[in-house]
Amino acid sequence: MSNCSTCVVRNRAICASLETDELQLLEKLGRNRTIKRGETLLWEDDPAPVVANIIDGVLKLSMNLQDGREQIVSVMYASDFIGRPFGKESPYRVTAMTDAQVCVFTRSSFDSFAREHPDLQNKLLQRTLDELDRAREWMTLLGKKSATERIATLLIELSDRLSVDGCSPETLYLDRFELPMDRQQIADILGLTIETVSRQFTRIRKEGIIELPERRTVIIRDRPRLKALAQVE
Amino acid sequence: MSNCSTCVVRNRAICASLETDELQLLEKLGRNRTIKRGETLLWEDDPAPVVANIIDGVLKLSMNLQDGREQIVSVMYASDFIGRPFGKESPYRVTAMTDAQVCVFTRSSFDSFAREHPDLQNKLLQRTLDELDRAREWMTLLGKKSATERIATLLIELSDRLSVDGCSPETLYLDRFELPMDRQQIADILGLTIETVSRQFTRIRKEGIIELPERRTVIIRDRPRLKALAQVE
DNA sequence: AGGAGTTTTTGACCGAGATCAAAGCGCAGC
DNA sequence: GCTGCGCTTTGATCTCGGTCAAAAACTCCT
Repeated sequence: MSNCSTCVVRNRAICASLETDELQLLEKLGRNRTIKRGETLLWEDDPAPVVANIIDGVLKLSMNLQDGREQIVSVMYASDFIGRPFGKESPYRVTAMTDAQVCVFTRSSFDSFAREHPDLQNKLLQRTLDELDRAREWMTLLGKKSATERIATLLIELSDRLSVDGCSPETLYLDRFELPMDRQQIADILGLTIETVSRQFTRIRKEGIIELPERRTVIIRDRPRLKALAQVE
Repeated sequence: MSNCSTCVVRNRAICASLETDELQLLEKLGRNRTIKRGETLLWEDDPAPVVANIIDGVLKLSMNLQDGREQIVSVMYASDFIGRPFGKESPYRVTAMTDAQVCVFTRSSFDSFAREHPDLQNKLLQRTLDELDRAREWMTLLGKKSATERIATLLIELSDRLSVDGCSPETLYLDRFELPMDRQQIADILGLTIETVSRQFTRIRKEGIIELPERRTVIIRDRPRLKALAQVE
């Protein structure tokens, strides 16, 4: 079982909408689970679906065409909510990009709990609206941006989202961070190939905008220029 | 003011979650509005935002990069809900693709009404989740599909969504329909150029899969083949 | 340390779709 | 009817990013 009162995402996840006594009810329904990097938590159209809060780690949602092409449609971090409550199956595959810890509910138990807690539903609605905004922002990237713009946009987004993740509360943006994904996954997020991703990294590194001391370590050297690249070439 | 009891989308829009007496309360808050094709209902980051139900017509949501590139991130039909309730501004521009009729609420009045009606919120949440699924499906199209696959996917989707729109309740899918958008807009939906759109239309027309008796009229001649094209080339 | 496997980078070449340009088509106004 | 305008199609050419291949860098064993 879980222990909500000491949960690190207690105040950031949708649970923040609940009072202590209600939280104890929810606690009985949830179950903590550890996932290894690469492990799939949830398959598309899973007949026995679950929903979950991410406690720690990074997970991806992906859609897979039947010939093997994969598009990563969302990258989710600690305190994010995963799954498709109310009715339909989740059409995505949910896979851990790093070792992760999640708080899992069967969908039926979560559904009925949520129906009795409008505040929780409201929180969930707001999160879903935010997620929709992010998805549509990414549609614009995929539909209209060049390879360089895409890489720059991803780096800005990561430096933003990884920092609110609690790692460094003193700075708003991280100028040095670890990529939670490999090059192939970056390609699948950006709608590019691994070779193009690599070439673009090399390019903006040579221009002095970023540094890559290790494969997965990024240092942003010239944020204004990176931001300019992210919007319009 | 509006008249909900005779509204054509009464049972399909989010209002379907309300009882007659509650509907009368909502009715007082709403206002019917007619929009001409091409007119913009809502600008991105509008300081005086509204939300709305579509009664009739087709509207697009678009995101615009500052150099003029435009990505259409959603096409919305009768009974769909428009706008960003609770907190943030809508980051999209909402423009009519055909003459349209909408039922408009100021956001503040809608927000407080919604907070008191959990069923309405639940309906809204489910719609938002559906919309999110659709957005992510489209991300896959934009990130991974070829030009031909994109056109085929759009035609399948249109023949589907235009039919439940009430035009022809007897058939599940429409084999003949009017495109509610011009070629440039199709390009901006699919992340292509107008020339590529035109060439792809010509191509699948010459292969006998569709017919184009008029600019905006599509007849699907070989749906299985079109569906096959939509998934994998 | 050495070797095998994996991931990333680099190189050479290619092609789908973009760009630039011109022609065709349909329609409103006269 | 003709004329002008906006939309669409077609043609010619170019380019960005994809594909295929190999080298380099890193990781994990033993």
